[in-house]
Amino acid sequence: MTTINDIAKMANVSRTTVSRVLNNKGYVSEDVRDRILKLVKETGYTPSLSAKSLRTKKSGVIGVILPKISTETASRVVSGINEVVSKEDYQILLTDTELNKEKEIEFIRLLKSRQVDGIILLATNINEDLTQAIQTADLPFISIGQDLPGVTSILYDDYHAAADVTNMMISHQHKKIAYIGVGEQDPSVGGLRKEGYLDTMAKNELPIHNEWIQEGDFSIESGYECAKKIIKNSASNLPTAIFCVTDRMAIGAMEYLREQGFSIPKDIAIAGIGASTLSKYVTPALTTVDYFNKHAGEKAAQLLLAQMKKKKPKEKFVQSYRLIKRDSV
Amino acid sequence: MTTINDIAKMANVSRTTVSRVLNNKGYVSEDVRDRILKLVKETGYTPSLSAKSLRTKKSGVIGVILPKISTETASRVVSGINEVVSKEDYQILLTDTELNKEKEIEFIRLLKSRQVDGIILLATNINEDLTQAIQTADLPFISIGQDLPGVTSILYDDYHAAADVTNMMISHQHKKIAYIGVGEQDPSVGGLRKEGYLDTMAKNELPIHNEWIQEGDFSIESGYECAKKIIKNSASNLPTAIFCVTDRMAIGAMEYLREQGFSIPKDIAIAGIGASTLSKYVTPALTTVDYFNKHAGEKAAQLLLAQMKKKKPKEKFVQSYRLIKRDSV
DNA sequence: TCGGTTTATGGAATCGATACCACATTTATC
DNA sequence: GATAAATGTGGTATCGATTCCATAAACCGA
Repeated sequence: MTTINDIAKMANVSRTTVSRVLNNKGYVSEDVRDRILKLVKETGYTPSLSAKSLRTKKSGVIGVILPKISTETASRVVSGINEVVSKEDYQILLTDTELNKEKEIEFIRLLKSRQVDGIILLATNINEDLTQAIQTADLPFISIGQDLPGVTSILYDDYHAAADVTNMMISHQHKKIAYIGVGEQDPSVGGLRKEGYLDTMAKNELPIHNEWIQEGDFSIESGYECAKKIIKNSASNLPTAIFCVTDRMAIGAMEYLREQGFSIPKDIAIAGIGASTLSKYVTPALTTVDYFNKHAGEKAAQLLLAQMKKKKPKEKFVQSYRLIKRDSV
Repeated sequence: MTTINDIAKMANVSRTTVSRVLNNKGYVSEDVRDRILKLVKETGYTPSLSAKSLRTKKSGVIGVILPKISTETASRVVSGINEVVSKEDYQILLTDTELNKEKEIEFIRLLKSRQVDGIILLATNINEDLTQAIQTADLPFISIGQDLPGVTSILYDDYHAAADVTNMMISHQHKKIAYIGVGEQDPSVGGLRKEGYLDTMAKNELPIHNEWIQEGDFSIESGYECAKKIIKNSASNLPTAIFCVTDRMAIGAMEYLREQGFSIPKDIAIAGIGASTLSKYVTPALTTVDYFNKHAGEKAAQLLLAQMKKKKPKEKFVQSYRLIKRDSV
């Protein structure tokens, strides 16, 4: 492996000079510069970024913590982040918590010890330990999707999105609307979306039966199971619509309903949230909400970059969303 | 930021001893060990991995080069890689070439200078510069999806998969089979799959018309456009089936055909490759080929890890696949 | 021609860890 | 009880870059 010293020796200069050439900094004569550049090319020398990072306390890497690596949401967000940071020659170090809370905290420490210059977290929950860990890490930090106290956060407007979907169902004459959600440890997806639904139902004085409320785990299969429970448990009082907090669970629910011979949306309407590719191509096309995940990633990256350059006050940004009306309602 | 020196001072020992505790290496007395561990916990000290990596020449990071970050294939592969490497406490450094050939090479150099311990490349093309760059990087290296000379590669059996799909169509009495492919700069997807199709047609003495062969760019939209061209240009001689080399293009083609009032598979049958989630939930469900991408990622990671521990001869592994017969043929 | 910039280069310290060697003390072995 | 082996700890060099300071030649206006 060639190092800066090798180059220096070969060029008959000090390594300081080589460093100056490499970083375009300070005075270097034309002929020395050319000589060095030529050697760099010939030897294929690339500076050791560990050494550089050790000295400069900057790594050029930003850490991204994902709840699950292979989801459409995650990959869209990452794509947005990447688009922004790669322009400034930053790399992304990816970690995957597999929905494990402790790992979130573990990774924050890990990323810190890897000298990342900043962290973006796709959060799935809020807890004291987590905010504590973020505080002690003392790094530029952005959270996407959850409103973490003391942390600049990019938020989806879960409450209003859910309310809008519910309202839209109501405007289609639905009065008996069921709900497939997720656990409330996830304050955004599990909490706010449910509130949006419940409040809207209440405002419209529509009764809700316990059997209509089911809780899944984000997966298509769990959507299927929840729909089954809803149908089985409320035989005498079937809902005419089901609001699912994610597209995938909505797809699962549709699958079950179709198997059972229900026609969508005639017998039962369905809507989801997420605007997955899937939602567009199922039949009937799924009514859903576009959260502009990629844009959230871009925004997060921009904020992070800004925060890295200059300490900024913590802020909250609520993203807009778009209701996509299709055929399932 | 606390360093190993701070801990050493506080514990009244040398930093050598602290290092020994941290790495569980060499002799340390119980009481010193406890004292140090306690301090580590109290201060929240995490060792600088840049320093460590500078000294040890190992970074605990493996680089992954993707053609496009937000695709189902990529995220499945990454998920597989992650599953394996995270068990051994490696992290993934992700890079995204955005289908840009030069970036592939640039990233190899970049990852090298970041001291990654190995690289996994989801290759989309083969060229001299690329194999050259891999050679000079001189790092443990695995390619997925393309047979790179001199590089351990995990390959999908594109030729036989395509032949199988074509044969299956033929066994359903199709004689006029069209083809939607991609450019042959991608030897696997563009080259081998096409060969599989062409050879199978030839073996069965089935004629192919030029208008039946179209080339897209992996996107759903391009599938749509290709289908349009096929239908428009061969009005007098419509195919009864279209084989698409990717699911997404198949979905696009289906969309166009549906718009035009064709019934699938009665009027025209369709099949893809990739076993995307999408393929399962479109109507009619798409016949496709499962390439076990996640498994490919796992395998790649295992091979890479093995290669990192011990120099291994370069090998080629051809993965198996599974034809998934659904309703679109 | 003289003092002051500007240009050009090198030397030494430093970042935070690990590795190797040296040395002292205990413990085991015959 | 002498010698060998195991245990415990510290000192110093080192990894490959950057940074700061020193030095010197070239240039320049008065």
